[in-house]
Amino acid sequence: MIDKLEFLLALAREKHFGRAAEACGVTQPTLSAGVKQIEEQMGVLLVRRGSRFQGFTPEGERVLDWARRIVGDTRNMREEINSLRHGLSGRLRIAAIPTALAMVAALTTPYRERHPNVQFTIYSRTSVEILELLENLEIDAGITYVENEPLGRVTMVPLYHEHYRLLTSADAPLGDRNSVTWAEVAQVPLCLLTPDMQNRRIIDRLIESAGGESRPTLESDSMILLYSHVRTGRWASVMPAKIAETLGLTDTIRAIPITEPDAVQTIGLVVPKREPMTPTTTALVDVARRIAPSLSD
Amino acid sequence: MIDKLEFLLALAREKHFGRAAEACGVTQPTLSAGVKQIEEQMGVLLVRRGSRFQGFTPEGERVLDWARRIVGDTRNMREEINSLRHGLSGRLRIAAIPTALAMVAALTTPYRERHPNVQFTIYSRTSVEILELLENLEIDAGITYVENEPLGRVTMVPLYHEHYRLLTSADAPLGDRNSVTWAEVAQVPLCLLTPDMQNRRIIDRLIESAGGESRPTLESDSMILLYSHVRTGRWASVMPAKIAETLGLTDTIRAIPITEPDAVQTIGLVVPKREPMTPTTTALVDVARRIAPSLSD
DNA sequence: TGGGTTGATAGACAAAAGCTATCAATGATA
DNA sequence: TATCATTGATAGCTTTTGTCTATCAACCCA
Repeated sequence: MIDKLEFLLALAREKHFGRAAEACGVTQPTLSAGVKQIEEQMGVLLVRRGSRFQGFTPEGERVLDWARRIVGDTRNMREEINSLRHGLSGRLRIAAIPTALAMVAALTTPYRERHPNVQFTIYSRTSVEILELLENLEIDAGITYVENEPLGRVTMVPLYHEHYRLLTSADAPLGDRNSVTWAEVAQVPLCLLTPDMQNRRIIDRLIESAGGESRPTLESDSMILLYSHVRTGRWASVMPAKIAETLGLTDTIRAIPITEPDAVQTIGLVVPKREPMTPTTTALVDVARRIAPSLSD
Repeated sequence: MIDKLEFLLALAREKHFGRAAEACGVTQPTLSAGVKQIEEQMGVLLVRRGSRFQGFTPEGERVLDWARRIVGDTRNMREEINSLRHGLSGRLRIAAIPTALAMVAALTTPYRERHPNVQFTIYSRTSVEILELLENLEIDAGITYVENEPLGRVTMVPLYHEHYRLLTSADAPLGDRNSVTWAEVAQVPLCLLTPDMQNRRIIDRLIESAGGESRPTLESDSMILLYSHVRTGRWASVMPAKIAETLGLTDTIRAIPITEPDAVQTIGLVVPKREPMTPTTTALVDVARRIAPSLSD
């Protein structure tokens, strides 16, 4: 029964019988039969078909909702019992927005000291993707903005406030300042993240509400690429303070605090709202709560 | 998998492999194999055995906890999908403490008007048994005291406050009064429920804190029996106002309010704390919330 | 109209889950 | 202490379920 529910979850993820089957490690006819069997048990069509996958019926969506819960609880049960035997172990899958990647180490390092047998997988994803992954049980926790997009059925632990820095060469315009305003930043040509990133949208909004217009000279979805451009001394960018500090400064590159406004976004840890959580996730929330004061400013 | 978890739940209920198997509609070897299979999957012994059932290991208790949740959610899913097709239907299993039995009709009657296809099964149980039944998914809701015993993972909707009445013949001692105190009641020989009922323990406590001693001349676990004795005009009893009103008074039998203190216990509806609830249970909670004001005083 | 894609169907085989019958261990009782 | 009843485990067999390969029909797009 639970395997069949997993079929359904895979189908919701992949939106394709063949790929869903592959994801479950079975053949397509097997998955089809499994889905059909649930439909027979429920007495309702769950999947809209018409020579190809066309989404779920309303009943299907409800079953999906339950299936996520039931499958999730089953996994959690397994993990909890495992932890009772071998201490905390297993793999913790975390997705973080790119601008928060630099601070993940602040979480994983103390975690690892306490629970050395837990392994980590860290994904870099957009805030929207993170919520999807959480929903689909593909990650155990996310690190993302906790204020803007409506968060679904998740618990959140605030970690720190994002402050922004203008990264620029010391001899460029504004390069000699100790702080700049968003109105001033709006005048400078910038390298920024692509607009599918929430960080970019936030910066755009800040620039616009300071009366400017966001027209970056270079866009990328990689912080590393942005930073490597800034390093040449010929480009400027706006980054959260945490990541600017982590990437490190050189003699010629300065990270100048941007004010008016100063701190804007809260970054936090989000985990599925489910009681009880897995031991590994519980431990992660504990660590997050513990380190949050030392990160805030 | 889910069937196996049901085996485990049955075993927890019955504390006996054979009976648990019967409850599940399988033979004893089948149930034994199922339990063993879960143990193998988990890699831990869950049941303590020694030529007979000796309870669960700590890991077993944890798995049981998860199993209750997973099995419960699975049933709820089925019921919800069923309701989407056929409107609200199925069977609602409710257990109530004996002193609250008379007011169950206040809940079931408006419920039935809205959802005529739902059938009811009502059990008369002690407050302790009600919590057990809820825990074991054997009932969907309980009606019991919501203040005294610690309630587990349940949601509660207060329904009304229990006021007490002295039921006695008009020509017996105190029979002419318009209200009596607990101190006075303590002087009268009474017919009361047996001490395994919480109602009896509450009355004992009230009598004792009024300086009296509870030594009923007749005990029974049946309200009907108590009432039939009072009807003879030769016995007296103490009952909650709601049930006294329902049983009806005669010319000779009076129900005299007992004061100091006046209202003592809150009776409420309790349902498993689980989100989302089944549609039938949700509807029951709705009805309870709606009728609660008209019951309170 | 033809090639490619997608999901359903048929038939064969393997795995599982169930049942009956029986056994071993324990505990109570004479 | 010998006997019997109870309880859960085990063995062997049958039925059911699950999965695979191969193939088909519908549809889409060119």
